[in-house]
Amino acid sequence: MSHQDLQLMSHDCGGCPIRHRAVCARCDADELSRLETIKYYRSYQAGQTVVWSGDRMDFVASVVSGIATLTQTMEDGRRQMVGLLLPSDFVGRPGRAQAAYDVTATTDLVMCCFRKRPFEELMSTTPHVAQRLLEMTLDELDAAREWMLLLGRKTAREKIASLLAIIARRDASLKLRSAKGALAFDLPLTREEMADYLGLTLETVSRQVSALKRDGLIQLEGKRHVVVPDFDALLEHTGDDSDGGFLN
Amino acid sequence: MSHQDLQLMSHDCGGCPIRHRAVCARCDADELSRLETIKYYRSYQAGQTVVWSGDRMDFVASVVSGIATLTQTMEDGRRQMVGLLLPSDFVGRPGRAQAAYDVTATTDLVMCCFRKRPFEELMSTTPHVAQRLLEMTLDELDAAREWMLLLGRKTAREKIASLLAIIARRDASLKLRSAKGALAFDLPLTREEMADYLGLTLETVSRQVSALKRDGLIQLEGKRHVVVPDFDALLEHTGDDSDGGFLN
DNA sequence: TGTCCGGGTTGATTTAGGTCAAGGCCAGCG
DNA sequence: CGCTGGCCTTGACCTAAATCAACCCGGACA
Repeated sequence: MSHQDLQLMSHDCGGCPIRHRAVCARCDADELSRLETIKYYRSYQAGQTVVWSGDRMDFVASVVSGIATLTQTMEDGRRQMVGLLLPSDFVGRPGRAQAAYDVTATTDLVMCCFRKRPFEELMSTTPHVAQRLLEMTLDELDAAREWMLLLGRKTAREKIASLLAIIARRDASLKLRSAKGALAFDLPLTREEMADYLGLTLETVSRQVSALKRDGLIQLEGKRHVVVPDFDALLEHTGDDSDGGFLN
Repeated sequence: MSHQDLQLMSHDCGGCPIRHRAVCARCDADELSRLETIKYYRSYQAGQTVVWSGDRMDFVASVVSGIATLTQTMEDGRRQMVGLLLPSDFVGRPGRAQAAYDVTATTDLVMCCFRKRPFEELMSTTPHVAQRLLEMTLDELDAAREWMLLLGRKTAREKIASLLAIIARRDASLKLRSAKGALAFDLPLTREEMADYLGLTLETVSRQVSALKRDGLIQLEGKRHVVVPDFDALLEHTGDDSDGGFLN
């Protein structure tokens, strides 16, 4: 099932995004009514923690609006972000009782939650739900592996350029696909969160953002709003094979 | 389904590991015969490439014996390993025509392959195959995220200690669970491959291995055989929360 | 039996990014 | 208003790991 199909589904049916965007491929009436009975919404304010690593987590969920992060922390406080959840992304692992990561709302956040036990039952009786979830998990795994290349081998500058490209891309795919050329978006992360994403310190992030600005690859309006005059030029500084980036 | 169940299955039925270890939860006769018709074995010599990133890949497979790696390479030659495949691990993505990574045999390797198209059909008709695959993919995702913490935030010494612990653990779980205490295994990777795993240079790997040896945390017999006199002591140098490590 | 070659070690030096420290900017609030 | 506290920037300095280079070791092979 393609992304376009999902978009269509969510348009045709409206309502809960997990049902249409994240999990349900075919709008089966019986299944929908079953989903309905186990679902509920939860809201969090920017900065609030959804669950701490190790806490009991008796639901799975999809992000409706806002942004959440998954982070791992070492005893001495070193932190690494390991997941960035945008609207329509899925959190939670069927078959695991405890959260493996800290889940934090970095902006105001609304999630559509499903009680875990019944969700697992639904999964085992409706094959395409498991299949859709598999597909999403494989996508996440690919993203994680891309991220590993970034963490292990890219320079600070390449890391920043890559992050900006990733955000620009995801942002653009949420809006209408904008006319090629100038591209603008708000950074959903603080410098410190960017650092945790990239395996850098916040000072290095700040310096490299300034450097990209000095070199004309980006413009800043305030500290958060970024304008990318030439997306391809930015991509050339990510270290990635250039495939235009909007494909795939 | 637990790992123990899988071990039992593979013992009860013998034969193809994907059928018993990797995918099949219940030994359904019909399903087995269907699997039989689409499966074949392939062998590779140490150093051979199984597929190049971007190549057409019309099968999925599980490792029967030997070790394979997934790596990503940048145009200028920087390399990052993003997957390490030991016996019973699964390769290949249902629903993707091209390989996303280079797959390389680092030792002599035997894989049990399934033609992709019929495998996908099997998946869509037998729900527990998709479910088992989902479970495996989620495990891989967890491993990838652990790996991200390592790449982004650990020191060279912690990286080496972590890698040794990972290999020791996986090695021990393949053999009988050895009596606690001294633990010994062969490194399946060259220094360079270790470097690609850890996001370091091979010189740094060599130096840190020497340092761990100097500090008595490991002993070396030749360049490849490692003896760990006190596993817990090693774990304390990984930077990870200590939970003994054999749990989970 | 020499020599070649791939893997591994170790040393000297350089450098990218971390650390520490001082300020700047601005929104919220007494 | 002026103060406070987050967030961000910039500078000076330091250090972990990269780079460059020499060499070692053991197995294959002529």
